[in-house]
Amino acid sequence: MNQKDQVCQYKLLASRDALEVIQGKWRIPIIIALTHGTKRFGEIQRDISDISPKMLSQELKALEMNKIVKRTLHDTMPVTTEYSLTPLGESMTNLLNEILNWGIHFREEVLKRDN
Amino acid sequence: MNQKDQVCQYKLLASRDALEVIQGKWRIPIIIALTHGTKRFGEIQRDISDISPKMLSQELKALEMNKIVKRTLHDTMPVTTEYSLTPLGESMTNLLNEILNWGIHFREEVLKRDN
DNA sequence: GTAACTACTTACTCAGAGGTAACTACTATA
DNA sequence: TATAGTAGTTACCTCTGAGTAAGTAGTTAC
Repeated sequence: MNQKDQVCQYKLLASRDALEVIQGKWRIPIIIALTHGTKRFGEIQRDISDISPKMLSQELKALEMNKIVKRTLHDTMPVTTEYSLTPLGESMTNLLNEILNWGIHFREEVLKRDN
Repeated sequence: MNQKDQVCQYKLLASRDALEVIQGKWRIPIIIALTHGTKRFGEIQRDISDISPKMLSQELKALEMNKIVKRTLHDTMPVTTEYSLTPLGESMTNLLNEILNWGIHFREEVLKRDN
């Protein structure tokens, strides 16, 4: 294996770690919603209008386990739950921006021409 | 809907376009493999050692349809097929780098501590 | 008292993502 | 003649990501 191949193998490994966290229809949208500040369950649900409570609950749990999202219970009446990004979650800002930039670029280059 | 919400909605829209192209276990690894230059079917298969020919063929077709990858047939003996990135595919460089950077960061922050 | 809001959970269902194995067709080499 | 390499295709199977619908439990407003 030459050096170029080794670099390629290393990149493939690192990308898999990131993909495991990113993968799925809802994780990135949830994280994007939370980059605009702390939000409650219902607020995220309203931002991402077509997510079901089941999926939102499930994906928030997964993100919490991966230490991307922090869940805070407030002992108010009625009990409210707040979700926010952890420092690790906030470290995704650059990644999210690149996804957005490329998404816009892709839409301009391909989608508008074809459809 | 206030301005902050509008920005959030716009971001959610753009991210969905990008996610549709990126989504799946194999697309990003395939694109990363091709950032190291034009490669043949078997070479990509060797780089991504656990991909089956079926998945590789299927995902390459999808990437070709989205104009990320270009397929070139060479009339040699035996016939060889070469895959390379289109300019649109190459425009993913920043995105790929951020995925890699964050993957490395994530591994350092979470995986090493837990496991 | 009943409807609505908070934040979920549970059960059921289905499509499709992905895996395995075998097969095609052609060429080159031993 | 047989084995290996080129680049895939096809059939079949399994598992899980995601959707729907309904239920839970507490509070508040009408």
